Amino acid sequence: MPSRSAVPDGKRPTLSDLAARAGVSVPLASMVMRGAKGPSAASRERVLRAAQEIGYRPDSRARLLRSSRSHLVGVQFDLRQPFHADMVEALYAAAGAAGYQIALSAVAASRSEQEAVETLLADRCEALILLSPHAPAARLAELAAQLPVVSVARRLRPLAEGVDVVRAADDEGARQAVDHLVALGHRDIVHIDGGRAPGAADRRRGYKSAMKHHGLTSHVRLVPGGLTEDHGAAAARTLLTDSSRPTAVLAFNDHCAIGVLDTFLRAQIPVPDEISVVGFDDSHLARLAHVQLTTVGQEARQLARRAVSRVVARLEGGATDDEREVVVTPHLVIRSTTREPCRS
Amino acid sequence: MPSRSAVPDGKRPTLSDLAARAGVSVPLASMVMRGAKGPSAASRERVLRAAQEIGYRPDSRARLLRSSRSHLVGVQFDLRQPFHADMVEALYAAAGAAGYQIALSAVAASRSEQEAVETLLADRCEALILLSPHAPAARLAELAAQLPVVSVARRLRPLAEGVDVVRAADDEGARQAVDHLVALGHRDIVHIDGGRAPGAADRRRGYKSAMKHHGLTSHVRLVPGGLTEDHGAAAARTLLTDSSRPTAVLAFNDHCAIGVLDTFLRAQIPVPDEISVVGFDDSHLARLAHVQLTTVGQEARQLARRAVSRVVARLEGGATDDEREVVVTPHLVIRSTTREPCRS
DNA sequence: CAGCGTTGTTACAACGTTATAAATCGAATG
DNA sequence: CATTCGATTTATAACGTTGTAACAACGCTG
Repeated sequence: MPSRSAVPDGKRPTLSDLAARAGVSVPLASMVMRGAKGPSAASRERVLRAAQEIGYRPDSRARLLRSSRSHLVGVQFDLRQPFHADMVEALYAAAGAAGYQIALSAVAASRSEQEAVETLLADRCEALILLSPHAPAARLAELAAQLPVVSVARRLRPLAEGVDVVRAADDEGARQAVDHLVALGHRDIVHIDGGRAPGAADRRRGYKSAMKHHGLTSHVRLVPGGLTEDHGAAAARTLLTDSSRPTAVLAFNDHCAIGVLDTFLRAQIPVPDEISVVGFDDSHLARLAHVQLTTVGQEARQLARRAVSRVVARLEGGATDDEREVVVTPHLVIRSTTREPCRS
Repeated sequence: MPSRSAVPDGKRPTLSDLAARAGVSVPLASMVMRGAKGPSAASRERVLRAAQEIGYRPDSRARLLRSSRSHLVGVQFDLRQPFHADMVEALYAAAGAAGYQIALSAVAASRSEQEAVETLLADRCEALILLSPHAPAARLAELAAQLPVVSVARRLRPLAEGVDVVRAADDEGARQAVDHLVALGHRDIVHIDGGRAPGAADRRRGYKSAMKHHGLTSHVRLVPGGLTEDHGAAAARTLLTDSSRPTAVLAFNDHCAIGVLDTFLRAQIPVPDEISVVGFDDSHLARLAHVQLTTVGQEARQLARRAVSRVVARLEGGATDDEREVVVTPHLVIRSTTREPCRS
């Protein structure tokens, strides 16, 4: 059995081990380790060297236990949604910059939102950031009675008491996509929607109003879709059997768009030559070299920053009620799946 | 400002609030909350009701701080790899069943393995499960000197002192794929490899030896690939420009296979009619209705279970050295991208 | 009814850290 | 030389929980 640390008894070294080694008191060692001002340069160096030698590492639990503030923000995300991966990454950065740590809790087929939230609460998070939560609004309000809660990408109407919302302007995103397609000369633009998924209603609305704005109300056409490749593929197959095929498709999200692309490919309908396709999210899928999907960017960075700053405002008392709902403007990323229609 | 809890001062309720409310002592309340045997049914009920009333929730940090055992296993995973998502989900289940909790720490473009591990250590995990770690073996050995470390899917040769390995039999998986293709009548089977990615060398070896076993040594052909769709697409393009096109392709993983499929589709080469494609991992990508990729299943459940039981054995003293490397046998999942070659 | 084991409950100390206040020290002041 | 000051260091007490050991109350045996 190999020795597991530089301290004799095999335990993980503690502050008092460190202090003993450096020949100083425990509080002084603590001050050095957390970079507080006070210790002299000499002590500082001595302690740091000792820390190096015995492999000391602060115990964040004890640390958090002691200080009433935990500076810990819980993040609930869905393992199956690539967009959440982008968000989590951005959240690490945003929280770090604001001096907060993140505790992750995943939702998956075999792990409910309920469980995910329970563990975050047990971990003593000061606030929760929930990525597209599905929990009923009442449940969110109940949580918000205990601690600040931010719902990302899920709109709440009416705003549940105490729950903040940070989301992209989905309607505006859809509008931009339609504008782009119309500018290229398209008129027969179909929207494959997301059903009851968060954001789907807004995207539908944005699509419709943009079409109307361009005088294309009679060309509005919605096809039921969903969040996955399979939904997109199914919707695309519906379009194929149609007599009047559209010249452009706006899909609910990138996944869905990929399903559409794939189906068209199989049917030997060249994209974008015969039909243009636009996605939504700008997930890494869209950026793949062989896909190069034109899509509406959700600005994960921005969303993450706003969510964190909202949380910080709540926790540190700078929260104002006019920011209960933060809406970030998305922007269209034009790649290679859109161009002017061939038979215009 | 709404009240945030049922306790007057607005703080989160503690065990002593609970005890006061229930009219019992703090230790008794503690025993009830953690389900220890001892308290009478009456006390139990009284405490539980009080907990309900004031919304008490145990503070896991204080809990862990007190008990020397933390029953916490740190898991490092990569947000960008879908296979890791499957593993994380399976790990939640496996750890829960063994009475352990999981702390997640993500790796991403802007977050290094180093950072991920640092936070897990600070959180006082008792052991680490690292999903395909890229850190040098020396670094892993260094970690293993502090606590049990399991490397999942990344083989270590020679076994680093104290680091356990749990992985799929990549060579065996590749062999199964080749056997399947040969049984269908294929001879010109190309392997698009994963370069230096974990497992790539084994898969290459398995491919080669299986080909040899079938007397197809002269048909062995390796094309440099990688882990992403783009790698697969690039490799497929190489194949297309070739004079002698293979009748089957074994890709390094599902992502790569999807890139291959896509490229063939664009080139109007029907799969599986003209060419068969096999992936690796059986990630959810492979299961998509419009993909239906034949692939080698990695058995995330199994891997997770074995990783956790390995960790538990180490922590609870049942570890034997003959299990330093656990190899799980993968199995081929036959879907719709393979069939007999057309010109056999 | 003394002695005993059971059952339920409690007091106390500890986990590793940090906030607070108090102590030490040399130097500079009056 | 006593005093005050700033800079550094230290003692002490918490944070919320749990393990240990001690304690009370009870019915039982002999």
